[in-house]
Amino acid sequence: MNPSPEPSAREPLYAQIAQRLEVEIETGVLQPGQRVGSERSLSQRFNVNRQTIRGALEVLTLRGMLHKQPGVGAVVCPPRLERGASEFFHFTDRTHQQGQRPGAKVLSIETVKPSPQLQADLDLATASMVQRIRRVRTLDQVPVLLETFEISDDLVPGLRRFDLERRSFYEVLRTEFDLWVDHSDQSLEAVALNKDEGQLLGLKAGAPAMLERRRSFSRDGRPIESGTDLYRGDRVRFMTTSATIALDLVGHIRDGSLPQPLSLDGPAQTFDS
Amino acid sequence: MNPSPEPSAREPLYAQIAQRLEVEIETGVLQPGQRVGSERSLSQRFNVNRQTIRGALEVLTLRGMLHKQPGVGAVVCPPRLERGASEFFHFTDRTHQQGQRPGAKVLSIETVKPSPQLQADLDLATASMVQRIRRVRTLDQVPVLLETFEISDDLVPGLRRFDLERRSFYEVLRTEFDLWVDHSDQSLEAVALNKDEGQLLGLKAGAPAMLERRRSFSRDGRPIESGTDLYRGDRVRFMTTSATIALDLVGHIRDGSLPQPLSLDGPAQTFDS
DNA sequence: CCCGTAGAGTGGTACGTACCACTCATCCGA
DNA sequence: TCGGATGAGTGGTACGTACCACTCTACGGG
Repeated sequence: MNPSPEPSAREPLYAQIAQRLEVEIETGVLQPGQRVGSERSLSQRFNVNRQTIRGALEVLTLRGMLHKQPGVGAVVCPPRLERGASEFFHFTDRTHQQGQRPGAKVLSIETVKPSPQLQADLDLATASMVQRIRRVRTLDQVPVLLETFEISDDLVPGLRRFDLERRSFYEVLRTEFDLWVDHSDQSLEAVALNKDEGQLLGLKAGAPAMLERRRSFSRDGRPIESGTDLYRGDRVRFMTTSATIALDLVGHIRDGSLPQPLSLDGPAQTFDS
Repeated sequence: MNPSPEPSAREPLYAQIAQRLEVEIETGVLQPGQRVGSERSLSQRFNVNRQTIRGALEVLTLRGMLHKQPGVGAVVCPPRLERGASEFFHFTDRTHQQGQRPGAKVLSIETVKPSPQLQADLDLATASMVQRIRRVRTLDQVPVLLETFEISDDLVPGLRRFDLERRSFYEVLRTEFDLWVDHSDQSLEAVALNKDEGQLLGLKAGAPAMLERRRSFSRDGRPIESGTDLYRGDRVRFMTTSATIALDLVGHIRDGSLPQPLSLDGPAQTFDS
């Protein structure tokens, strides 16, 4: 493989090879269970060094498309849920794929004094204020998600100017403020909606919902944004591959920025039958 | 660094170096934000090739402990939630860490004919039966989790013999049947408990719960086990780092192996205010 | 006919070299 | 004093070589 056979924007060799192999897998030229060929034979086929092939295969292995075994070879894996899922979930992108019309309604944009917890979470200077944005997201006019973002006022001066009903929040952060979200910590809980939340989501109080708490970080680990999202339980399912999920067990976990839930849970009965 | 300075069970050099650097980070010798040193200087310090250092740094980078930037160097990242979380969640392990006493009660072990869906999910031969195990997991006597496993009868002959009240299911699969779970696809939904489920979990009907559906696979991609777990919403929180989570939007998603939910959701109101 | 062994082939590790694009601090000239 | 050029230093890529442990197969002896 020549250094630059096509005018491809100077993609590294190993990435080009990984992409070609990926195409062969996606198109079915290479079937699940089938060997991709040994590293040595591939290095001859593509006329590159074996280490370069190893780089290409490593890419595909990390994406879960290949499975390597010493003494045997590299085998194509059957497709998994959400292959190559180091990307972020974006509501708008996802929903477009499924042919549903997404919408958003901004409920409020407030400048508020952060709680001590939030101050610590966002690593704020003592005097900093935060912007709190609340939105309702809809699909085909049906409300599905109640969002609350909190972000340091210093990071997003003049945030109110921008159209958060038509644009993705992360897209605005990237484009207008050069804030690139790299990764995030998240937690998921099942909760019951209170009356207000239910009204906003088109459900009765007490209906089950998924509560997501999130903190987003830039590449160098500085916190960018903190969020609390409520998803309708009857319209949303979270999917994940290869359990990177951990469990947290606590007494009472719902507090702070959202109103208290209805007390649907009875007294803590013991279980013995 | 000599090939084997200590009698360490012939761990690769790059892994040994990664571990030593990890210790320096964990103990605070290297602080978050601090540089670990250039690859070239580290290769002198440890007296190994630069590529070997790159291998060590790659390990730590993939674990989210380091952040590398061309032209700058490798910097120690602030600790994230669930660092190095390519491991699986195990109820027993997790709970031990938090000093709570886990318990389990087997409700039933049945040999049943699989539904067509399950037959496809587990890639079963046409005549195969499945074992269905239902357990309640408790913490300090409080029921927290209602589990349902389904696994091909062929894979686990004589499963009933083993003590599933005191042993982890996956541990039994490994030890007794040489079945090693490598990865799994999972989905999470918020649902309302019905009367039976509520009784088993010590809650009223209608209380929110987290429904996890799961399929576990061996390294070569063959399905091992299918599971449906119900977690008490008021006792459990799922945590994850770096969104590998995707969203699935559907009309009605609860079906099949578990009873129907209460009809808490009202008529599908449109949202316009 | 069966079983164990030899050998070819595989991925994993480790060494070495070379060059590139990029960052950043320093220095020099306007 | 300011601003742009420069160069040392960084990680990224790509080549090459060598050896190891492991797997699988094919052959040959019992």
